[in-house]
Amino acid sequence: MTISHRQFRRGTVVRAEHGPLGDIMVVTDGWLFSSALLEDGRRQIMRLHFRGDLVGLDGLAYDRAPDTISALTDAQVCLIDRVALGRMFIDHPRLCAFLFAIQQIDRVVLAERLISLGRSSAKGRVAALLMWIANRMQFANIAIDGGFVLPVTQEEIGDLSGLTAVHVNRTMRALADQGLIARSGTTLRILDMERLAHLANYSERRPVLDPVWLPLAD
Amino acid sequence: MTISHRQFRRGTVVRAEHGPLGDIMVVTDGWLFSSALLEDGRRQIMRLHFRGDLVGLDGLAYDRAPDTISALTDAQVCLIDRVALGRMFIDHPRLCAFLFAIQQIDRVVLAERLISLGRSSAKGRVAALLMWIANRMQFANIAIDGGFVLPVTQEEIGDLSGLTAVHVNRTMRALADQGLIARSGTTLRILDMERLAHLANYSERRPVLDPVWLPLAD
DNA sequence: CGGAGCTTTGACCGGCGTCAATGAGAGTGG
DNA sequence: CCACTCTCATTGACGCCGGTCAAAGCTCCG
Repeated sequence: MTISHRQFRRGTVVRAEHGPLGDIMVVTDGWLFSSALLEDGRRQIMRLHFRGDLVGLDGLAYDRAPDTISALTDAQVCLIDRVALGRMFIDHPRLCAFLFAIQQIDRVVLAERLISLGRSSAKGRVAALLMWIANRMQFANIAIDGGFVLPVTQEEIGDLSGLTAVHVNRTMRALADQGLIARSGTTLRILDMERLAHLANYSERRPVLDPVWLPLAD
Repeated sequence: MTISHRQFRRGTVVRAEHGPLGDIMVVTDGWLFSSALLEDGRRQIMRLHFRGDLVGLDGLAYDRAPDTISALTDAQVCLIDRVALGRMFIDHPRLCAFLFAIQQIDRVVLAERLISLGRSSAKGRVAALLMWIANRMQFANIAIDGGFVLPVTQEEIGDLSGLTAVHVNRTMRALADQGLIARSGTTLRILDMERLAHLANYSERRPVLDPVWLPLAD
């Protein structure tokens, strides 16, 4: 399998909704996101894709892209050959089972976001979003305690959380006034993770990626 | 693989959040749903599980149940042995790839619901929900044109769409007043599928479950 | 006949959207 | 070094959609 990379500039469309599928990719640097446009021009961002995330798998079940994938920051991806992936299903069942389990985690994360959009106030939604991002950064071994750069505009936070940019601004100001977060420029610092998690209705999940249910192969 | 079935009465909990995982199942009759409770007592229903749906797969990646699964109607499921599923990954890679593709569809459906909760008005949310259910029933070869029984209370519609039961009532009344649907008892009839789809921001997706990307095995 | 569960309706209110204006940087060219 | 512009953040005024509270109907069932 030859490995090829591609670069995308911030704001670039990687794959457009209803268009051709494009490749399956792994994010090797930067952030991508999947979004959909409504006909009145509003946008909803469904997922953020961080370094290491597998992107574009929905191409395995559709013939047109079900959503738009764009680069949130300058980003680099590594292309994955579809047929090579297919071969993996045959040659490496354990790896395939591992992928399958990862899909479940992805789905649970989506479900959590659904809960947040369906049942939380603006504060709760933004808090949940920040917790989600903070967790992913910690997972990527990026220290958070001293603050971190949020490469996301307030408009994008709105599109992620189902709010307007204006109200995101007011909400983040409220969170800061309450001493939960501190902002300076694009740097954000979480001051009270516990209360923020509570606001977000956040509950710790423990993924277990060891497929004990899979018989030893070979 | 021995096949065992279980019955659940309407309202029964099949598997409780944070509790043990329980089995992987296929719904053979009735409807199930996955939901989460917030600490203020509100509830969000993430998914409906119809006949033929594979349920409980998240057990492959967690050691505690990430959400609650309950019976929406009296229901019957067929239990699937975890290890037998594991063996399938090794013995039947094409079937495994098929499952993988189905997971993608599931995720796209979740993403559509996320869009709806994030960016639609009450009318749009309820319309999207009705479109979703109607489609699943058509997919199961149940005729819809003459109306069909909706085994869902308005409170449950609220928990599905992120609204209160009271507002669901007003919203459905409005949809009926506009001539989009007709209701009598638990029977619902879609009078103007086109306008309803438009309200719901519904767009037809064409799943392609033929894994052409998978090399021929064996 | 009585109760339980669900639906329906009204009155009122608050959170969030909308519209509009201003401020604050960052980059660019003169 | 200074206009100029473009993007993004911020703030205020105001209105509406959907939540809240409360009270009645309706249907089914024992």
